[in-house]
Amino acid sequence: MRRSKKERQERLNQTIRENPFVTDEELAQEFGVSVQTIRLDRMELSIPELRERIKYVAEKNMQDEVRSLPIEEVIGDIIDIELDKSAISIFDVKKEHVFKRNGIARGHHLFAQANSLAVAVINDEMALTGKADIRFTQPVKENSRVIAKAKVIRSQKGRTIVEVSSFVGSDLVFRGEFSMFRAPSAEKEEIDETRN
Amino acid sequence: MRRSKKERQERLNQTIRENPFVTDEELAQEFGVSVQTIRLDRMELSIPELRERIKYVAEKNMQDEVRSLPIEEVIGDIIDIELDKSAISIFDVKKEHVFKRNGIARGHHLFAQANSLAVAVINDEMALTGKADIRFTQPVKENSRVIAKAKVIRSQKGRTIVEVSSFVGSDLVFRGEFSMFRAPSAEKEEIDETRN
DNA sequence: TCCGATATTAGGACTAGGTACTAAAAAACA
DNA sequence: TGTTTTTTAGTACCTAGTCCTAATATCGGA
Repeated sequence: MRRSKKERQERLNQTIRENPFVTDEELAQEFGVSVQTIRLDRMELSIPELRERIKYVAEKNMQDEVRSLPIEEVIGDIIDIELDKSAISIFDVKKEHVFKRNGIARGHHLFAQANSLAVAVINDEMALTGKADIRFTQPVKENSRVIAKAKVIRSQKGRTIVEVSSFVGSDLVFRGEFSMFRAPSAEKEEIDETRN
Repeated sequence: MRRSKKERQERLNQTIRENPFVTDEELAQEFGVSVQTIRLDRMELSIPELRERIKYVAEKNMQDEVRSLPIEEVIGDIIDIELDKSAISIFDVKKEHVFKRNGIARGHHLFAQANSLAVAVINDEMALTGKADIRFTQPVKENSRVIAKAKVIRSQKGRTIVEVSSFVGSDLVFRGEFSMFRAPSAEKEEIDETRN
């Protein structure tokens, strides 16, 4: 026994967490014990076998991939929409949205939610943001749920003013007035069929 | 032969790309051929076996994890900075930044670059955006390189005005005036040691 | 120092999801 | 029809395990 079972198991746990791609064989060598001991340890700690671990990491990746695309398309989930009138979306602030130093949401995420909603509410093929006057009225912390409400203020020949107010609970955290225009429909590029 | 080897192999390729977690057994059933045929197909198409595929996806994930954080932290690459005076960053517009419909960059990416730069230029522990007045003066297309220039206009007791102008070539595409304040340093939360 | 408990190691049988190879059967074509 | 291509079948082997039994080691206390 090198330094008691307990210590080995703790280090084992950490080692695997750091590098999930390590085999029992390699672990046995690293800790100077037999493969069987490693297997017993894994059982006691309920750490799955290598292949399961790899699979888990891979699956997590796939989930992220499908998750990140729609998030890119529309930031936040639209829960209600009345075209050319109003729309509501929710956006959950996770750790990837905040400054690491203080846990406050980075401004551009709140902007993205609001801007995205302003685009979505417009009942037209294309909408582009022309101007925006925005205010971050209160810092938003990690794990908050931000509710953005967009309202179309007026609309006249290709220009639409949308006002978006975002709340956490009953606190106003963001307000913006977006001046959108229905895009000059810039020449659409051919879809490149040569790429994979 | 269901519809020639070629067609099966094409569909095989696509199926695996869509779901890398599929076994030869399952593929054989889906295409109504034997497992051996599937294996031959995989060889001819040099598609690795299930475990290799899963491993690849998992590894990609690990790479992304270390890569995605810094990218999240500063949008665009800062190429020059003089704290409390000015800063310049470049941001390449890729296909994930544009509207699929017309290839025009989504506003919030330009905003993110500018806002990010405004935060970076401030020589203080924390900076938060309070207000912003922004203008998208020209649509930016895929594959453009956007150069953002930030200039500190004035600074007085915890409030700093930063002006950011972004260009594609010599064309002004975005302009914003950001009113930043040095954060009220919202109470830092304990790091939750209970979670895994 | 011996006893019993705990910890470790060894070994065998079995598993999934393959590779690599040989050989035979089936289908396509000319 | 014969030849070529394609498909299938079967064997031995591999990795990285599981599950189980049995034999040793090692430790701590009476």
